[in-house]
Amino acid sequence: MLDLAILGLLEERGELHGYEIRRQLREGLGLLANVSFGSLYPALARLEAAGAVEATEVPLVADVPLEPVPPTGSLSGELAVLRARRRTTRRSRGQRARKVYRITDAGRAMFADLLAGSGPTDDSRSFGLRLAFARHLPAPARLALLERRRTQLAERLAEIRSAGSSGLDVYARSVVEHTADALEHDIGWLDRLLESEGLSAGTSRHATGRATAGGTSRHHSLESPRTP
Amino acid sequence: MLDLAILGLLEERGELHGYEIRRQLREGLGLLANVSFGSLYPALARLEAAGAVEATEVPLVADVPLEPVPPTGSLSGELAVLRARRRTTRRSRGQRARKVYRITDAGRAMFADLLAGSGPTDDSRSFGLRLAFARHLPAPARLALLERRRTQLAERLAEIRSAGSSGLDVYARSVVEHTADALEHDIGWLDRLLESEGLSAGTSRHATGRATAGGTSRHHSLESPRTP
DNA sequence: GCGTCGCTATATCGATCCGATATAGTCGGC
DNA sequence: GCCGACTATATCGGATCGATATAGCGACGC
Repeated sequence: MLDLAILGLLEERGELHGYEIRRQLREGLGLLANVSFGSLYPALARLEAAGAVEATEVPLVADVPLEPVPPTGSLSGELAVLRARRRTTRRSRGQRARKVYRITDAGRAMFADLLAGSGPTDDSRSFGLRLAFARHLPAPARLALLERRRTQLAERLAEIRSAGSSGLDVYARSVVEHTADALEHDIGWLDRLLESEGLSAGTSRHATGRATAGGTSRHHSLESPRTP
Repeated sequence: MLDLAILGLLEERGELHGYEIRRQLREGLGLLANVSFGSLYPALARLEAAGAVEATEVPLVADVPLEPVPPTGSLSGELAVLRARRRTTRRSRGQRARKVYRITDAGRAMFADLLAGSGPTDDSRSFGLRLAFARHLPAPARLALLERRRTQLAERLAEIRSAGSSGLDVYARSVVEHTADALEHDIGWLDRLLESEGLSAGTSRHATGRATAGGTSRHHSLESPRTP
């Protein structure tokens, strides 16, 4: 799951190092807010061992030494020059050596694989992740992803609704009801996405065999798992 | 986190066995929908080793042999009687021996501990869990839990909003925006809970030093982390 | 009869993920 | 000159997940 996130980021944004990957995961994607280093670095090592990414050590100072500092007699002055250079040549703030990673062809293949089904079926995090990279997916697979997710959520919702929140105290009931609300909200979102997918599908409809069937009625059947 | 769920369930519902605990977690609580046996059984073993719960093996037939089957000469007839008895005496469908667990005093202490702070600070699952058992919590702690959670969500929301969804394609943007929406929805829910907590606090207000301060203005400041 | 499917039930394994912690360099403030 | 904040990589133990094994029993079909 993390592998997918890392590969996708490297695919879209080019070269990145671990710390930066984490920031982009937190800020950019919203979900996956707390990927810890304890999972990120092992994941990078894993991917590197598998040949999906390549790493390059980037030392603090630029490899190319530029011009040598002209000896002025003042040691501290020469040091100052070096320091200033280090600051402007690349980075701006207190940093240290880093390892930048870039994706390989094998990595791109792995990315496509992960995006299209393998891995944890679909918890909300891995679904969000897949959807965020959905533009790298062919349209039918995109539809299938959305449909699959919708079915799952509808099932969960039905389960909760049928169990009923009777026999629970105020707090437990509030949790259950809010969970159900959130589920409905999510399903509505998926329906909107499905609709715009169906529209843009245009010429190639019937691609999944049902994508457009009953499409417009979705808004009226939040309760049932789409069996009118 | 699972420990909390198990102990809470045993505290409220009495004796339960592993399989049943899982069902109640799935159906009753909605969240925690997929606790796997791979985490449940180790958790139970853990809790038993720690003395927080006690287990009893419950064999297929009742320990008390009831009356012996009167010999009728027909072996198959006697077997049928035994089978019928097993069916009615306790269970109705194809089952096997189980281990029922009940909470101990040490377990109750541990439950109180887990409920009031220890463990993972607050992801949405463990928060939902704590709230579901909030009636076992003193009112001030309940308020503190809600306030803490609200702050966290507001911070996350601000982070996402400030990062902005520009530079993202349709899908990634949709994910980010939906995440933000869900966050707002959650915050609204917390505000409603906070309000009713504040009201029911009634006589003992100022308990946490702020619970009611600015309470009514919360509805108008979803965007900011409550700094008007 | 007999296989096999589905349900109840417990348990373990490997892989992954998280939270805490260690290490290390740089910068700014006091 | 020391301390805190920030950038950066890495590892460890424990919790969790998904898959799988085992096992008893009922129901269905053939």
